[in-house]
Amino acid sequence: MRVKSEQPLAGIVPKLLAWFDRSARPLPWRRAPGVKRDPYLVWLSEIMLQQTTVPHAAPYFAAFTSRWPTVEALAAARDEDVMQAWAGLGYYARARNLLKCAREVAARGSFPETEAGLRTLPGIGPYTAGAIAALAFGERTPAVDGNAERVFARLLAAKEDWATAKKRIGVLARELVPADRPGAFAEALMDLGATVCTPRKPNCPACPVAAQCAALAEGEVERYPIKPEKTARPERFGTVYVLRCSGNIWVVRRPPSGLLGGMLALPSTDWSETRQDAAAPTDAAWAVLGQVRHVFTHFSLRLDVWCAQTTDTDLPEGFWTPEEEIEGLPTVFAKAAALAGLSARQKR
DNA sequence: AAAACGGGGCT
DNA sequence: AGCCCAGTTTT
Repeated sequence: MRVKSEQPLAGIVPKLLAWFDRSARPLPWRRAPGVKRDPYLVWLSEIMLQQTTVPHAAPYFAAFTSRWPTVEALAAARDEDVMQAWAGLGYYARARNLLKCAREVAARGSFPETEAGLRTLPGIGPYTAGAIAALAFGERTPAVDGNAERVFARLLAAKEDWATAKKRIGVLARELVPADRPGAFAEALMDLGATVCTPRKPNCPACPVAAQCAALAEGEVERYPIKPEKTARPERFGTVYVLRCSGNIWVVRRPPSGLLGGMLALPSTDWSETRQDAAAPTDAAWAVLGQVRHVFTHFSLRLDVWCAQTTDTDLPEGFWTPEEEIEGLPTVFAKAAALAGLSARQKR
């Protein structure tokens, strides 16, 4: 009779944990081993770290926890204050879902304590649900982020198409989670991917599981993971307007969904794939200040920046804001503001 | 299954 | 200037 099928990579778990105990990064949202983690801080950090590097997220984490120390405090915040505090961090749907989620949790009284329960909340997908369940509640769940996927793709020398490989990695990761230290296992994989098993120039001599790595045995570590080719990024064009009136700037609030949804912005034309003649939004002596470029996920943008003084405006939407209080613009508009000599403040 | 959705780092 | 990276939601 067959005793429990032996997982060929089972041996890596104690090695990863021992390495993690020596080499864990001292991140602001972490605690000493064994200290209970606040689910609110785990959740907040994990949302901020989606598609975002640790150095970029860290100052935002400090600002948010200082201003809103509990999920109840965040739930009570005004939308525009949260969007402003998130400005510059990107993927603004995260901030909109952050607020929705905080309000749901505050209404329930606490965070759900299981992966399945967490998964029902806005902004919490498969990775984040596993991470919070493991880190905050000690549930035996995996947290397979891009780092963990890369580590496993290399350990396995996974040659299937990437969608298939990710499924296999997810199943394997779930089997490997140690019942006594699920959170440490999750963070060990993240840290290994971030500091040793890096996308390029991995430091294999420092890797605690190099002996188990099929990619290293092939001498082809950087070949993995094998991902589909990305599609070309089109270029788009538009014009953005810096309208000033005795020390004030005209700003608008973007529609609540879509690109940069809910964010403060400078008025601009649509961003189209062909250059068009700009139609100034109001009668004034417009001067062309220059151009700014910005790269989004799925297109590159070239914006002409126009500037004018006015005494009055008949723009349909928006409001005047004192120049020195302009804060919380997404980066593309902060670039335009900087070109106009405004110090649109942001974190960092 | 594919597209939408920002921003920054490295070379 | 052009390469790279990374989760969730919507279509």
